Amino acid sequence: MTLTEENYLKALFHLSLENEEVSVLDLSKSLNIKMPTVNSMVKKLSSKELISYEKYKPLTLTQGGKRAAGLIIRKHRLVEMFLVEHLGFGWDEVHEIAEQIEHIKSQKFFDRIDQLLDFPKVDPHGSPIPDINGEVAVQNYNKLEECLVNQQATFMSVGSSQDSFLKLIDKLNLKLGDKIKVLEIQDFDKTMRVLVNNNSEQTLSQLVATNILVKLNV
Amino acid sequence: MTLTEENYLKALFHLSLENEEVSVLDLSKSLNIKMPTVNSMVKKLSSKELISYEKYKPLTLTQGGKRAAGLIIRKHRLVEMFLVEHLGFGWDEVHEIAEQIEHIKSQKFFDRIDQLLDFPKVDPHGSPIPDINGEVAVQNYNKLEECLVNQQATFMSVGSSQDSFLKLIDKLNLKLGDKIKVLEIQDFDKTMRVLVNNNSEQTLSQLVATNILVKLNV
DNA sequence: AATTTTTGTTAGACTATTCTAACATTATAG
DNA sequence: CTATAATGTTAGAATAGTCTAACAAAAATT
Repeated sequence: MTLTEENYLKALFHLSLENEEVSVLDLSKSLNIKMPTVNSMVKKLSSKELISYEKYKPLTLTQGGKRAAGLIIRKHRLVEMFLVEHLGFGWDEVHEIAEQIEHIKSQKFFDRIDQLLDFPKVDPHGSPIPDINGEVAVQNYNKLEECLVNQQATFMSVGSSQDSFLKLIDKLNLKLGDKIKVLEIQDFDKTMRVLVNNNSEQTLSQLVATNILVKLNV
Repeated sequence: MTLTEENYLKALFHLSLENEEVSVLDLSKSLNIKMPTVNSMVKKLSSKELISYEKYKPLTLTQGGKRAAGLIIRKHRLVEMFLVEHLGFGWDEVHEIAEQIEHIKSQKFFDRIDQLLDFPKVDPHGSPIPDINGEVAVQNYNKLEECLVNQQATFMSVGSSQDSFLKLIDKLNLKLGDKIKVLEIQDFDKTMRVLVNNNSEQTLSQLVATNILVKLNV
């Protein structure tokens, strides 16, 4: 499988998680590649039985396509973890590098990285690392946005890996595992005031709260 | 610079170290790419001022080409070192993986690897790691082949990174840094009997002895 | 020096991935 | 339920890197 094909599968995989149906246009936007190009690549991947494709119908991954995509994402997230844990990178810096290293052809290389990291289950952004068969554990976290006043929760994962978002979270001094208590929600714009680890108060816009994924503390 | 261009520069760099003059055919053989393809790529790299090219003349790297090649080799050797030191790979397994990772676009990634390794000067095969400007330190080691009986020497580097050669060296229980004393040389085929670290005797063919690079102990 | 061999070059074609332009279908909105 | 907008498809061209076939120059051999 080529690097390009891998990127198409990965993108479709991510889009399929986020949306009910994925169109050629969605894939085109996500990859930043024009529709006709995507169209022909989708046909090619369809002929390889990695994507199910019918004209004018939404795109889906086949069983094999899902597995292949899962395995690439596994590599990506293992590498991200390695970059943070062993090379001292910030969680906002690792995506681009992992994007390249994920395509290295060497099962053993990734196995050794996995071992070195002691078989981590999540990456630095709290996203699950697919297993050796490309299976991704389902995470059912809540968006902090949906919490009510007085709700207590634990910061488990981020909903966006955008550089600017991650940098903001850093600046707010928020880290995965932190305890968050909702103090107040503005009626007007849903801005939240929260208490972090029972000691620092922060104000979060709705957009930020949407991308903070938490486990509710009952 | 593309991955392909980088591979051409690297190959020319290595060939230039081994031979007085490097022809298009040499480069073609070394890359396993047909002559016409090499010819056109050489022209392209010449237009980028990385290779000096005149029709029917031997190929040379420009100053810039040498630097670029040196930097790629630096990345390659740092990665090899990392794979051996931190991921437990054997020295016969690392070339292929390093061949891929050397093309990763991230100065910082390699800087961090360098730091993690505590700024090594040689790779697992004893080859020098070029500095941050792509400069390669000249090693003037001798071939064990050229040593006379009773000569004592230290195993510093290998002249070949071929898998089968490295595996053989492993099997002979030879490691970089070992003390070697020449006990006997067969007149007929130049086969050598040597004493390693004053304790184990080994018999080495001329071809093997040629690829064992040593520092003479006076 | 003439011929043959080796090496180098040119021309033209192929594949993968991308694009733009034109056209087709489906969805949306009066 | 048509008209328009949005989405999808086809056709054809561009680029990078590769190839084969044919020709050209240089080197080696007789």
